[in-house]
Amino acid sequence: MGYTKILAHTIEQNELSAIFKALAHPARVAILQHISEQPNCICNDIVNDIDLAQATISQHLTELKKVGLISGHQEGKKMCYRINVDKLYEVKHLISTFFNKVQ
Amino acid sequence: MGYTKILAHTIEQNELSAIFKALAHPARVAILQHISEQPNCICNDIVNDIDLAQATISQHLTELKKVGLISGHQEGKKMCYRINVDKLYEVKHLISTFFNKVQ
DNA sequence: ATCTATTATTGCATAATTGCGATAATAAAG
DNA sequence: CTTTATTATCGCAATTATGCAATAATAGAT
Repeated sequence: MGYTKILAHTIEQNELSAIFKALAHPARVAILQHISEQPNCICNDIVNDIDLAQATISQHLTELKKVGLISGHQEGKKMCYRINVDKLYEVKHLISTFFNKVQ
Repeated sequence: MGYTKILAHTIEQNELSAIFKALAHPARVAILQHISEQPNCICNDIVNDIDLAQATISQHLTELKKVGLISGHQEGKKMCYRINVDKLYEVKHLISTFFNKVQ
């Protein structure tokens, strides 16, 4: 095979695991922490902070944007990134509910 | 490349992302929920619940055991699985701290 | 119009993940 | 000892993830 059998699970299980997957890489954890500490930072700020190529950081940023945990807005030739607080709150609640049920 | 550049990140970032990775599959989410609802269940119980082959379920169980979220103890020819409550509490705290800092 | 800064995308190689059939391993039952 | 039940492991194929160099795309500056 090679692909995840999505149909073997519920929508909730697939959605929750998709969130976990977005956080399942140290670079993405580090990027979230960086953006949190330097709101409206740009890609190069993160590149200077983490020992990964610009292309790689950009790809991780794209993944975090895809799940909605961060958002970017253009400012001149810079793309400024910030935490999507609403989404983060939602995710926090989802995960917290999961852990409380599994207890 | 193909492998994660662990040395580009802190131990904490690597450990946290490893936990997320263990949860980054719908089958593993489903398995945790199943074990939670049926404590001391066996592998075949889960196989009857989730549309995946026995070998696949066994592999996911092994991964969950590896990060310590579940534990198994032999009972005759059956291996009974249960949630590792202490580890779950620790993980819950780690994740909660992460989200509160990133806020 | 050209240059510069910044970021995204493409193409590629390598590695990890996912899933399953087949088989091995283990323990109890007959 | 043989059979049965249960689970783990191996070997394989397919898919996805990771990382980077090179390049394209974009917007402002000169």
